[in-house]
Amino acid sequence: MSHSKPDPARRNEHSRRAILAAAISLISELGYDRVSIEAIAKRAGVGKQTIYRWWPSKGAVALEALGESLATVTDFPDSGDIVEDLRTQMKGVTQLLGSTDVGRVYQGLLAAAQCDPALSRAHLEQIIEPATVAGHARIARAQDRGELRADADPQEIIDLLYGAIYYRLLLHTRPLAPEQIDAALDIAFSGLR
Amino acid sequence: MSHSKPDPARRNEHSRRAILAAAISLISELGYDRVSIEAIAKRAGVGKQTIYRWWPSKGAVALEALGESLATVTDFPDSGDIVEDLRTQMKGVTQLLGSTDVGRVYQGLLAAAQCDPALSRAHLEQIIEPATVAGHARIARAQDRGELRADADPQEIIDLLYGAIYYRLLLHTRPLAPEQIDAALDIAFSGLR
Amino acid sequence: MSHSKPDPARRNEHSRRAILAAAISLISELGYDRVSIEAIAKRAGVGKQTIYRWWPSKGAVALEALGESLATVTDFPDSGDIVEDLRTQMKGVTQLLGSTDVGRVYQGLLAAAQCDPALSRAHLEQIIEPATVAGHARIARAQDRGELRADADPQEIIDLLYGAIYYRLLLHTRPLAPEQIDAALDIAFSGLR
Amino acid sequence: MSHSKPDPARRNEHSRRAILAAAISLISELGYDRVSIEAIAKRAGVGKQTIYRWWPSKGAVALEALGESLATVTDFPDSGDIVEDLRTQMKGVTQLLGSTDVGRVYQGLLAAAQCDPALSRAHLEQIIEPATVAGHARIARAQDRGELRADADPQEIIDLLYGAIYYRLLLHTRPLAPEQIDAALDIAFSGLR
DNA sequence: CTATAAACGAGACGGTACGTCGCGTCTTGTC
DNA sequence: GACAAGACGCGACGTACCGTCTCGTTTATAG
Repeated sequence: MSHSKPDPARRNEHSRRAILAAAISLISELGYDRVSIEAIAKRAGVGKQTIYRWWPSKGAVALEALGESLATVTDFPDSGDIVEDLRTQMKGVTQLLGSTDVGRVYQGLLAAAQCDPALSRAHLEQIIEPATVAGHARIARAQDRGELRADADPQEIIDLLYGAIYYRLLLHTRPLAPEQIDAALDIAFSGLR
Repeated sequence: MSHSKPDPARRNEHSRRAILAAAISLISELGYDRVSIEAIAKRAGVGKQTIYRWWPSKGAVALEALGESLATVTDFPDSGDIVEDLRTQMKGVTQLLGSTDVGRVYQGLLAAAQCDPALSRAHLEQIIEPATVAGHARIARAQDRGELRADADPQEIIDLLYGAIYYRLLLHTRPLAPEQIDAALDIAFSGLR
Repeated sequence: MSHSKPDPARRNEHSRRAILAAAISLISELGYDRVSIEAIAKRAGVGKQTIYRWWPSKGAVALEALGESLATVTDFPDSGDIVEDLRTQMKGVTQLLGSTDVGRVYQGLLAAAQCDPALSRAHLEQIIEPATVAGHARIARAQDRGELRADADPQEIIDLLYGAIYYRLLLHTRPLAPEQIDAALDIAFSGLR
Repeated sequence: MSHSKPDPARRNEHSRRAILAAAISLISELGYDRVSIEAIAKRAGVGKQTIYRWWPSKGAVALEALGESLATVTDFPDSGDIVEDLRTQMKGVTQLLGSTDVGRVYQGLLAAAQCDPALSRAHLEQIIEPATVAGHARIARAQDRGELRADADPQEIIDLLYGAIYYRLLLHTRPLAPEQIDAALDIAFSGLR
């Protein structure tokens, strides 16, 4: 029987790492869509088939390559002061996405996801959902303690905060920097306490 | 001297319209990046060169094709009630971008702009700036009248509102519909009066 | 009524000369098939239509451009010594076709004529026939005088002599130079007296 | 290092044959320069790149496609009668080049070689040289035996005979048929014994 | 001595083919 | 059986020219 799924147990970890590293470095250097799968394979010293065997698309490689970097997004601290904690968290995200390496790759990934539902779903499940679930929990806790008005949907608050960041990341109206994001948070928080 | 600019006076208006119409219909049908410039030319009954002569990229065609549809975004009503007016305006934008035709084309355009600075700049100048300038003016007027707190930067308010819309448009966490956007506006406005 | 023939009386002689000169110089510089009609028009400072109005193809322009240069081919001298006269004539042809300008253009013209029956016919009528008719006459006269065997078809003799020249011109086995052609003539003539 | 040569061991023989067959049939049907590499690829059921990978030009494909057909040209018989043998050989060549398939392709090839030195060289090495070397040897042998005058350069004799054939093939003054070529041979031979 | 129609320069147009790039699949050894 | 290497069928790229078609602008007779 041909076309059966490959056996993950026999997978070459060295090749996997080389592919992810090549993807990150090439995209940082050239920009997401000037990088081809052929180029990633060549720089990684890998056959094309090895990429196609384990990932469905360039976007999926980028998503996995970003994985570890973006894991930080999920850490919502709890110091007792919800506003300060969200501010800290959002600043971290902003700093990360504003950096050349991660930011450029992530922009390209989001662009690719616009026309690739599978990639969009994977992105939501692996990046967005963990972060929003954690944020949602942190906010709900704050509402229970009476730090925030209880009649605001925590999900909406999270979306609003991330909206401010992604708007700057993807629209390029102004640079994506922690200082920039501060004013937006002020407004968003002004009516919530 | 070679490669001089073509003469716009000699331009064939019929071809121009056919190209923009073909671009819109093809992108709606197939999705932005399954549409090639060749396909647009073929459907428009036009030579490829006629597209390359007047536009630098597929994204530029899409931008011009969207032009008229998105002009509405600039209309900020002034009924005296700033919250109601912004709500009306944002609902209009949401409805427009949530529609199949315009929304799909616009998503693709924004995706393409991620890796095309010239296209990004054109998008900002032709779509974003006119709308934010108008919104900025409307909000500043409301602050003068005392409808809104005067210490909030109007630009930040605008960005926050649009951020909520673009977040849904590009992240696909939830459908982009007027009802959806309402809750976000509630929160954004809750502290501004 | 459209599409009527243009009026030769109103033709711009200056443009005609500029086109022929541009064709010759461009073909000499770049080689026949790296020259486009657009390039000829540009160098001649002429609209493309002016070329298409008066010539059916690039080959036809080349043929007319060669016209005067190749007129010499028709001059068969008559000194009384047929062998010496043919030798003189063939040397002249060889020298002409071996020169960079005329030779290169003529090679290209013959190449183009391989797939263009109209051009081939025009070439035969304007270049080949006048020359062979003159040669035929000169040989027939020699046969009448008893200089040459009378049982050889004059046309065949002419074709054989020109064959030796064209073989070198088009096959490039050896350079086309008067010295080269001499030995061939020796053999061709050896049995004719 | 990019652009390295492809590995001939990996070459797909089936595709190679399909390409050569498609080239021959298309050129016979439409004429050499109405056939594009795209059309050859399409008829052969092959990607364009597969042609460009193994041949530098359409002419090179035609040359290889002709290869086997023209191999016969190299067979110079040796019956003891040099004139009869050359006559036989030249008739064979004439018949071959006068046929629709081979003749049309070969005319186009020679035309293309006029402006393509690499193709011209390949043609000389693969077609002309083997044939003239063989003919040269056959004639030299005849001279040794005293069948032909020893003071005539065998190469010149060969060129003269082939000149008569190529003149008719490429100039189209008269059809290229065995009967036609006979008279030319008579003259060429008349003084050689 | 106009005026008017043709030829002209310029170049936009609908097309065809170019030669290249990258896709995702398939094949051929190697480890 | 996963792997490096890369040939393959395919589709699109952006460019060069094709031959046709307007555009004003000369220009050279015919009224």
